[in-house]
Amino acid sequence: MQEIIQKLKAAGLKVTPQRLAVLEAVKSFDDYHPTAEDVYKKVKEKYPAISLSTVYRVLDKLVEIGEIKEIVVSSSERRYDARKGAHYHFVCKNCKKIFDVPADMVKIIWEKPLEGKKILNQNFVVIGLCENCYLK
Amino acid sequence: MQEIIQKLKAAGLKVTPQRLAVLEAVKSFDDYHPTAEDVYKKVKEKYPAISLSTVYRVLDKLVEIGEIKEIVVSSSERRYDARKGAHYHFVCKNCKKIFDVPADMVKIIWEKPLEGKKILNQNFVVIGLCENCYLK
DNA sequence: AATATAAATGGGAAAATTTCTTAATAGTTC
DNA sequence: GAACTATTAAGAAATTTTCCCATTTATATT
Repeated sequence: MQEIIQKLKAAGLKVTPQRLAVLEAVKSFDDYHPTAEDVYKKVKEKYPAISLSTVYRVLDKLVEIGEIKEIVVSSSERRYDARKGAHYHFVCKNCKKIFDVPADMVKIIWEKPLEGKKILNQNFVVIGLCENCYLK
Repeated sequence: MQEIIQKLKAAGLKVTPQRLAVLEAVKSFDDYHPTAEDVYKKVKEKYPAISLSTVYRVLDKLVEIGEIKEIVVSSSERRYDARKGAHYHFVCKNCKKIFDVPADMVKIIWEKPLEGKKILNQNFVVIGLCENCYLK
C-alpha cells in the first residue's frame, strides 16, 4: 500500500482514494482476471460514488505505471491482472475462463534479435480447452 | 480458391459468394492485418450488397475452419490474418502498427505439459516500439 | 491553517465494436 | 426443378470504451 503511494508520487500522479480503491479491487480478484466492469462493481461495494469512467481511467494509469497488467486474450474484453510474478495465460475456448500458466512451464527464446525494434513486453496466450470443457 | 471450396464443403458449409469474397479480401491485405471493418469496406468495393453482420459471421466461420486466424493484440480491436505459415506478431505501442515476426526468430518450448488441458493454438504477441517510434 | 492551481472525478452522452433478430434469399440434394 | 435448410441483408440492440465538462479534491505554497 505504501508502495503504490510511492509509485504514484514518483510518477507525478495524485494519490486519490479512487486510485487506491481500484488497485485494491483488482488485487482482490487474485487469480481471476477481472474486466473493467468487474472492477467497477467491486469498487462500488466500498465506494458507491465511483464512476465507471474513473475506473477505466484509473486502470489505464495503473497499467501505465506498471502496477497492473492488461491481458489481452481472445474475444473483445479487456482484462486486468495484478499478479506480480511473470506468468502467461491459458484461455478456454469454450467457457472463456482464464488460467495462469507459470512462467517456468514455457521457455521463450529469441534466436535472432528483432532489428531496430524495442521490446517492452511479451504476451503469450494459449488457447484451448480446459479440464471441464475437454470431455464434453 | 479450389482449396477453400473443398474446405467449406468438407465442413458441411455452403459455398457462397460472400464467403469467397470475404476470404479474398482478407488475403488481399497481405501483411496488413485488417479489422472486420477494413474487410467490410474492401468487400464492398466488389460486392456492394454485403452486410457488416455477414462479414462478422463469415470471419468467424473462416476462423473456425482454420482458413484465417484471429489475432488478438492490445486494445480492443479484433484483427485477422490470412497468412498460412507460422509466425508471431509485434505491435508498436505508439503507432499501433502490427509487424510479422517470423516463427524461426523465436523458439517456444514447453518444459512441462499443461495437465488436463488441450492446447488448440498459441498466440505470442510482442509489444514494443517500432523503428519509427523508437527514436522519438 | 487557508489559498491557489492543476489534476482528477462524476455523470452522462457519444462513439465504436459486436451480436442478435427476422424475413427473404440462395446453395445443395434429390 | 422442387424442397429443404443454411445463409444473408438490414437494422435494431447490446456491449464496451471513450469523451466532455462542470465540479471537486489533492498538493504545493504561503
